[in-house]
Amino acid sequence: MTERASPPAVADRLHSAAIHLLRALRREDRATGVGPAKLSALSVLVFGGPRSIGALARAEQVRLPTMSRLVAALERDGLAARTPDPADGRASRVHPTARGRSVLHRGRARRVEALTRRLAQLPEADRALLSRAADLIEGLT
Amino acid sequence: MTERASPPAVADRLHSAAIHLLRALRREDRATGVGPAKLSALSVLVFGGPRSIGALARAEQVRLPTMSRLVAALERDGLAARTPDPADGRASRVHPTARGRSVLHRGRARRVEALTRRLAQLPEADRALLSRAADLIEGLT
DNA sequence: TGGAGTTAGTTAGCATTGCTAACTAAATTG
DNA sequence: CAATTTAGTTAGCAATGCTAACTAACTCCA
Repeated sequence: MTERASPPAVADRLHSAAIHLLRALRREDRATGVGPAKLSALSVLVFGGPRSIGALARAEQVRLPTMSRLVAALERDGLAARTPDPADGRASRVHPTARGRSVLHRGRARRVEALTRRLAQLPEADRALLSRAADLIEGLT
Repeated sequence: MTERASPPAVADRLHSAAIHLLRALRREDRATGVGPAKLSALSVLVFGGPRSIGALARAEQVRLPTMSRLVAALERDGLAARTPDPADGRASRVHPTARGRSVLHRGRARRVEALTRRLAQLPEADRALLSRAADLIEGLT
């Protein structure tokens, strides 16, 4: 067996852990009735501010047609709206609606709650470790 | 701002980190031509040993029909096989084929390559921290 | 021991979310 | 101004979730 802390071993186990974590959280996400991809895009709009569909696609690391469809769905659901870009007739700016903000915040609270319950049972030191790990993981990409 | 190591704060950042990590790794997974759900199930079979479809569904936190279809696909691809459970006529045991093992190991190598390069640049202590974090995350669910 | 209920798995059908290919329309560039 | 690039859309496919409804086998108990 490869050493547990060797780069490939850590990469693989992190990958597994991330998959299982998100699967567990997906249940909570489902309660919003919005779907993870739309919720994530909405989150970028709410916390990162309005932007074009292309910029949103880059932020979410998906292709333009995928984001085009997600934005259309968000718009249909009344969670986001498009306004034409004054400087570029091809582009539009997407921004969250009031309802979009509200749904996101409620969903986020629900989602975080489930994980929070489990995290709260960990010793403080473990929680600090996970906090540090979250930063390291974000820094990797 | 809530304290960084408070349960809700860690929950939220961990969730974000997991999403972004998986997005980055998804590209690598695609190169195997197998798909993440099948790859993950196959990984359980290879590293955790043969088991029933139901047990596999529980391990992967998906519903029985979803796993039933994944196993059927793995079988069609020649990556896993079913044998009847001698003790229970309803159940079957799923096990990886030689080819399944080989594909998994090659896929694993490919998948971790990109991440491994980055992990390799971290100080040993950070890598150990992430290794520990992976275990903690798995233990949460 | 035989019928009721439970459990394992399948099938069918739907929704979401990825992708590429092919298109339109607007902007840029030589 | 023609050629190219860029933003976005549409269409169509594949993977992967789900629930509902079904079959077959097992278990339990009167």
